[in-house]
Amino acid sequence: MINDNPKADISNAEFEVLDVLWDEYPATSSDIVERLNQKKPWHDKTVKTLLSRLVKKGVVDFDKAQRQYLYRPLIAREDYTKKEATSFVSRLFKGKVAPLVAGFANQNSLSQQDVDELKALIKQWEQNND
Amino acid sequence: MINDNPKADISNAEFEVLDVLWDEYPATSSDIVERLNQKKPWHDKTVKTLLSRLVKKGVVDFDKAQRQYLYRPLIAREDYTKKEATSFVSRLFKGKVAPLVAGFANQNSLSQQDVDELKALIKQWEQNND
DNA sequence: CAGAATAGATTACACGTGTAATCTTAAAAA
DNA sequence: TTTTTAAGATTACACGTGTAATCTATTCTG
Repeated sequence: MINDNPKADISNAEFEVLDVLWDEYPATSSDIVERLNQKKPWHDKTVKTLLSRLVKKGVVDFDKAQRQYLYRPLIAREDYTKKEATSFVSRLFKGKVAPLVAGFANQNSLSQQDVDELKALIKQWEQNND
Repeated sequence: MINDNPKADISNAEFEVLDVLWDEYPATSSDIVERLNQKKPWHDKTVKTLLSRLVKKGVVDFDKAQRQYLYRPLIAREDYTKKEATSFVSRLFKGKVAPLVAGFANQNSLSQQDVDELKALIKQWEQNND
């Protein structure tokens, strides 16, 4: 089951840990360290600390399997990203998403694929809102 | 002239200050305090501290007008929001903006106006990329 | 079984941030 | 001119965060 009301904010470093946990779970801390090390050269003690903090914050939980713990997220990635996106867009773009996309467009950061996906989204939206 | 390479990150509270400064500048600290107080009940000493930190970070500068300073931003709002958006989308959505918009859509956070603006952006994009 | 390895718990510590209070000095008021 | 006010500078201080090292207890290994 998923925690709908985590206790606190997730820091940047904590998010990186959660991010690889979301990729596949349950996972031991060694699994997580290993996956993280594909990208970040973080000391294993550091990752353990971050895991503990996530647990304390009510964002991650674990089951004991002998000596090791099997960690799993208590919040869904989609829920988290949705909330973060909403608050980000609200802070920086007065809540309107189009100006954000405009920034990407005028920066040449929009791919054909992005545009196709956006068109599909709009089509869908229009079907639901006629 | 605009600073293309600010010294450091801008904190949340600092951003709020910068945000109202962008609305209209140059501005005295009292102007800024007053505008901020429409929304945030921040002590005037607090705002002064934040302004000093922005100056130290190379994000804001000022000219002396007698006793008071006239503050002005050294970075443009559009540049800042564009960079932040890019890094945000890269962190949370693997760099692709469509999934972010999808989150808004499936949360019923898209207005007709948003959709109109997105369509216009896409049209524009397609004209530039044929 | 004794020692080594290792998992998690606890402790550490500097730096940034939120949130001001106090200090210093110059200008305005009386 | 003396006093008051108010601008900015300096100082404060607790809490979160990044980044581990050390402690403790359990499980392998020989």
